[in-house]
Amino acid sequence: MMDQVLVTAKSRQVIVDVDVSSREFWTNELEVAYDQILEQTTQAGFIETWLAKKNGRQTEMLRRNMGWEAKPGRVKGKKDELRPNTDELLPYVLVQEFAKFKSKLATIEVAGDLLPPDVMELCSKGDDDDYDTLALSFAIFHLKPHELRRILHVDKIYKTGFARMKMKDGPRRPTRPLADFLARHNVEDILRQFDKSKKDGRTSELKNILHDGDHDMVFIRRCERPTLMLQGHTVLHGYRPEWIVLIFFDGAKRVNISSRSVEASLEIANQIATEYYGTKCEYQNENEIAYRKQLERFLDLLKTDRDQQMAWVELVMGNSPLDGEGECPIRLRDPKCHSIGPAVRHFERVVGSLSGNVDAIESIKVFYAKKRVSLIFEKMELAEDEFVVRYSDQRLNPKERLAFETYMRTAHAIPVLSTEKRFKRPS
DNA sequence: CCGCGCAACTCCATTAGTTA
DNA sequence: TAACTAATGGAGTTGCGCGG
Repeated sequence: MMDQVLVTAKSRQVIVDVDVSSREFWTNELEVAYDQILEQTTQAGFIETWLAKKNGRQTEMLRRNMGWEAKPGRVKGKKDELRPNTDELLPYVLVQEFAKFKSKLATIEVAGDLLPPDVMELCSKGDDDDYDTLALSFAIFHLKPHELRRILHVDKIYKTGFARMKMKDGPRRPTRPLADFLARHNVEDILRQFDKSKKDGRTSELKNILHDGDHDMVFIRRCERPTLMLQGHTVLHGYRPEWIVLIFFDGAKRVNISSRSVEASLEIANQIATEYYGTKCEYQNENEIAYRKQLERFLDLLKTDRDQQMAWVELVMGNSPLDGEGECPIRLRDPKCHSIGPAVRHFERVVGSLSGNVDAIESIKVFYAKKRVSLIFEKMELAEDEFVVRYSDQRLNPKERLAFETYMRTAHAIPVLSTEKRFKRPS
């Protein structure tokens, strides 16, 4: 069962070569405020102050990139050597700006695919898979500068949830591999057609296509809602950008969608599938059923702290067994990571059943992988005992998502899907 | 044509999580 | 630990259909 995409990024880059020293590259591809940063660097003493804040690993990487032999010794001395080379250092100010707030794991993953082991070793912070991400970014910039884009793209995967969609009908799978079809010009044609059909002047731009094992990932940046911004005293009218990430697998029988828009991203995915299959294709939200008894058993284990991997930390109910004219919604929560199991049992002794009433539960949160993860039990219409269990997958990184889903399936026989959904609004 | 009620959408404050 | 981003949930706003 393939529910979750793990990005190990043994990918081949599809999209183009831009001039990596250009304003266009930094501004448009890496989304760095090029002009503002360069402006700052003109202040007296800027680069000296900047350099002073770099640590040993970062300093050594800068030396290495400038072609000097590795040498042991004091960081201060190395910085003295570097300081006169202002022009060569300046691009690294931009690299640092780019690397800021990128997911650490995403950076490490991309670096692991691009950098030779000895360079990785230089950036290692000791034993346990921890790296200096700025040093890694410096190394990537030196070796394959255009690949910094991939960090931006993979970062999206780490930070957002994905709606799980599958194809409605079962058209016959084309013989041509999906990876072949997903060539730059094909996807760009589809986007152009899509934009044209919308007639709202908004544009989509294909930013990358990555292939990784059985996954094909398409990254699109698109105009979303209208907004204005100020440049000095001038108002610029434009659109807020949204990133649409489509991860196809199973020969496009399934797609995972990440986006801000609910409808546009789905339509684009539909279009790509339609073109690939040569017949009208539509995706729908995946529904995997869990049964009432299973959920009751799961809650019972949580309540008595018998689950090995997670603690129950929050419960929200639409109505409670408490007296009152209204429904008296309740919310039982531990703000940290302590189990509310004892509190639930106490409540049930004194007032009445909570965990037995799955229908009344709006959501619960569990503490898993040191993070608070929401779960909702979505009742299937027309089926008394059937639920779809959804969880906030964006809280977990891709490895943890896979582990969580596998654990829920094996330990509790409960399939879990993302809370993210995509659908067409009725017009 | 207007006002009401519902639902969808947007905004805002708070909170959670991540990085340096 | 502080600074910051992203997500969340609630409140407010808008839009639309329906009945008067």
